[in-house]
Amino acid sequence: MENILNIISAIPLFNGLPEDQLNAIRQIAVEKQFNKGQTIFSEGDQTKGFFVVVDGRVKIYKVSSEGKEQILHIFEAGQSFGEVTVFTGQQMPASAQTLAKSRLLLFPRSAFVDLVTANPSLALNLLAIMSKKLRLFAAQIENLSLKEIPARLASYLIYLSEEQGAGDVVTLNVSKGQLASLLGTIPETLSRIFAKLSGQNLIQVEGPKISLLDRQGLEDLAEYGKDIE
Amino acid sequence: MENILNIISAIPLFNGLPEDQLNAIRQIAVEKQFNKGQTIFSEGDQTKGFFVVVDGRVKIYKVSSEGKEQILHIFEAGQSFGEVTVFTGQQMPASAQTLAKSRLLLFPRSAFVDLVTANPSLALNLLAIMSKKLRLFAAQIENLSLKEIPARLASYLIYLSEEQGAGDVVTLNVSKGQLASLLGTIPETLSRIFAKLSGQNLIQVEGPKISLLDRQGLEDLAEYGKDIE
DNA sequence: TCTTAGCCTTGACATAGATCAAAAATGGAT
DNA sequence: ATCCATTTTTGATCTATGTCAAGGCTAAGA
Repeated sequence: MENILNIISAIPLFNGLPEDQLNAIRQIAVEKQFNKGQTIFSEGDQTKGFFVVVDGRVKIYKVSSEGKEQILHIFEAGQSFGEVTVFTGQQMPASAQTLAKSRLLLFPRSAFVDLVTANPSLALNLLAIMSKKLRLFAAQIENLSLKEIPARLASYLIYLSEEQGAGDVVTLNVSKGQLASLLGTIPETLSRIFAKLSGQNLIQVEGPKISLLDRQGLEDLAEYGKDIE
Repeated sequence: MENILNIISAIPLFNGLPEDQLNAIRQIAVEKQFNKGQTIFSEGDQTKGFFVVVDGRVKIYKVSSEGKEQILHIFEAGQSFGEVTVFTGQQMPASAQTLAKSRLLLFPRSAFVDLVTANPSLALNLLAIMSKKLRLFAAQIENLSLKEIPARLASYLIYLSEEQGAGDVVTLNVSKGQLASLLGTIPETLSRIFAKLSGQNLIQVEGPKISLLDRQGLEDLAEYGKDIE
């Protein structure tokens, strides 16, 4: 067994907590391993608790009655999910599945609530994290409702390039099919839009590597949806 | 000056707080009056603090570069908004405007954070409220991405009827134009869909009064999007 | 190096919903 | 009551994106 304490102390959520609190947290953490493509929970399941991604990648998603999937968010190492039901104790409002082999920590609901109750600083951290999530969801609503798909893709590419900080070549961290689902569309449409933006010399696509050829053009597209004719 | 303390103690967020805390809250509350249609803040504004609706109605919304509006949420008496920036201290991610003459309480940011820090029970209340908002946003993302407009309208009508608990006749609490914006569409389209559902004898529309003629049919439409031919 | 399965792309076509324009209805003010 | 402004509805048309159906690629395993 590896040192869970080290892992815990590196998680943003637990930033700035005193050692004894970290130990208390460690006591209630349950380690879970998942292979790629495994379901962690499904919409409607009873709440299990609060999850932290130690490594790997997890998608949170909804599925329509016709089978179309919308990814709400993809979580990576150090991030947490499942808070939503911890404090209201209802059923999971969405499903979770691993996109890669992943290691998670599960904090069972009631022990975690006790911990937060006893530790105001943890509560404040959680409030900040949830605020950020609300902001991201608001942005996603805006994208879905007010922007066309080329604009959403442009936003995502710019976001990725900031995220990766690696100049003008970004590498998709999910398959194009999953990216379509994250952007609220389907693979065929996404594929056509990649082709279209390439034709406009905004980007160059080589498998999962996308070169941002015209960052200003992409930013205009993301913001104003102005498609070059 | 009316008794702000009474108002405060009736707000769900402040449920279960001891009297001295309520007094502390009252100390930092600033009362604000707005007429119908006034802007409370705009996207990008510096954070002002945390708002509670005493009476009236407030919409939180985003506007696209072409001027289309998407309402994120409508808040009524007893509800609060603006938490998102209080704990991260960034700019407002959306705009707020009154839909009616409204009275609000404003809790300036830093005083409010102090209050929450000092009062774990308040922090837990806030966490529960934010959880609920996350859940609502997730539902809205699902609606926008996975459901067609007739299904969204059916969901909304069912929701309203539960909200109002008044049998099978619901009264829209916003104009149809605003409802269109809430559902992620435009007035023309909404109007056509009202006509279509009327034609299918699912509802009957008389101005802002909608009779739900076939609740089961509406529920099927909301869930499966199956349009009766 | 061949084969297979899972992605991804491309093409032809269908359609929900947007846009533009104008008529009709509603609801306060005067 | 009457008028004006706003909201809602209706009609004709346009377009972005979804659907259905093949093909083509790529990578892992035999």
